Amino acid sequence: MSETTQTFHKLGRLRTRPEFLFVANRNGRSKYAAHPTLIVQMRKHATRETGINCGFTATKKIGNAVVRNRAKRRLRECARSYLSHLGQDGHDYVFIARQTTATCDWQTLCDQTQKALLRLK
RNA sequence: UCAGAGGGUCGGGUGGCCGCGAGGUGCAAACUUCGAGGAAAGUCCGGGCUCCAUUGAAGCAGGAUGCCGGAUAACGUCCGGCGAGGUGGAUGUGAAAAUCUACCUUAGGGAAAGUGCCACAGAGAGUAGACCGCCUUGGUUUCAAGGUAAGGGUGAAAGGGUGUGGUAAGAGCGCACCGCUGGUUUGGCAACAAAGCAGGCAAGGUAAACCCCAUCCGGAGCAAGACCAAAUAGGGAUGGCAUUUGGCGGGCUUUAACGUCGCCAUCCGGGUAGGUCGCUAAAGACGACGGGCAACCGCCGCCUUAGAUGAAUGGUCACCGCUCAGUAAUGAGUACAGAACCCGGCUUAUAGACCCUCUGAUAUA
RNA sequence: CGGGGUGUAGCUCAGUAUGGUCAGAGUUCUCGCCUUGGAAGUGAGAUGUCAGAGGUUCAAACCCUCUUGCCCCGA
Repeated sequence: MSETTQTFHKLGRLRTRPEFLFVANRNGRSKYAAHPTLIVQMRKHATRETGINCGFTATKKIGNAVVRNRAKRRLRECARSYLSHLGQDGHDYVFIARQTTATCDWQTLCDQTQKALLRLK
């Protein structure tokens, strides 16, 4: 545990629209894994070699502001739990919420996050 | 006790583990305090605040409001009253009308300032009108001329209503009551109400049709705006002189004042990415007392209560509440919904719980 | 956050300036005729809570108010 905390003091965040589009670009070297409760996109960062950045997205289609906020919070909690030891160094991740993200069982959301991260590794 | 209507209040709690944002202390590690709503929503109104150089005066255009009085910073909001309409009850009656009372609703100025519209049907739809009917005269079989708005029929609406006199038949043609209009008196701050007088039936509906009248409104909005500042383009800022004429500068016009377009001197910055401020203590919340029918106001005490910017305020587990189902064990559900400059309202969404008032049913006394 | 537009047959749209006869056109669909059969043509028919609710009016797709869906624009 101490090694992981040494390597990743804090997860960086994707903030601007170009960063999200860079990770989502299918023509480049991005990968993605889709599950019923969430979608994870990953791409190696252009210049930086170490550190992990992540971003969270919830579209208007999945519900009103309360549902979208809840979905993003749950995704953020999943990322905090698993990304530090399952994520690859020097890559960026984007978590996309689906309609079941806010309402589904917490354990299934954790399982599917783990599966998605392992598949992308 | 149950059901319904109206109004008001609240709208889960405790703990463990792991986290987030802001403030404070600290060199740091860390510790500590605080951290969504009644609608934060829709953006439908009204303000504060900021900029538009100045936002002065008059008018036009445009928009909004619209019974009266009050509250308020202001409002299209709120409170009280008036008129109108509806429902229930009582009096009243053969039945009604009418009167009184309780509750609810109400965008409710002006239709004798003017214009427009009133389809279809109907004889006639707004300076009335003769289809049937009724009456008179002529002819006397059909019918023709005239009078007539009582009756029929059409229509959402047929040009006061009921009764009586009158008449060839009728008609406000006369009269009584009701309605209407005008002015008077009384009550009321007023809207308006009541009383009695006069007129003599003219004046249909529609202004959420144009319009008229009264009152109010400059525009844009925190992505306003101010400051620090990579890049890029071009000059920019300050001071002095001149400011006669002219041009430009509010949605438009006129007018008043002003700014700028000119010359000279001095100085060096400029402001996009990014960052900082604006940014939360305010028409503030709570409680007592006093004034007021009330909205609300005054005074005193006490408290400080989010401030993010791809956007914190959480995730998860356990227990307890509450509701429903079930004898029980137990199971299911626990709403609507997330601040983005800040206030006052309106509208819309909302599981469930509690309180007050009224109505009905049942039970008991 | 602020500003604007729009919703009518399964689809694409008229009709709303001035409320009434009027809810209509093209396309689609159904059934005939034509053809050996199909397409095209031709004749007849079907299809609507005028986005929802309330109000004004004798009368509302149209006027007024509120709600809702979709689309566009500004930095």
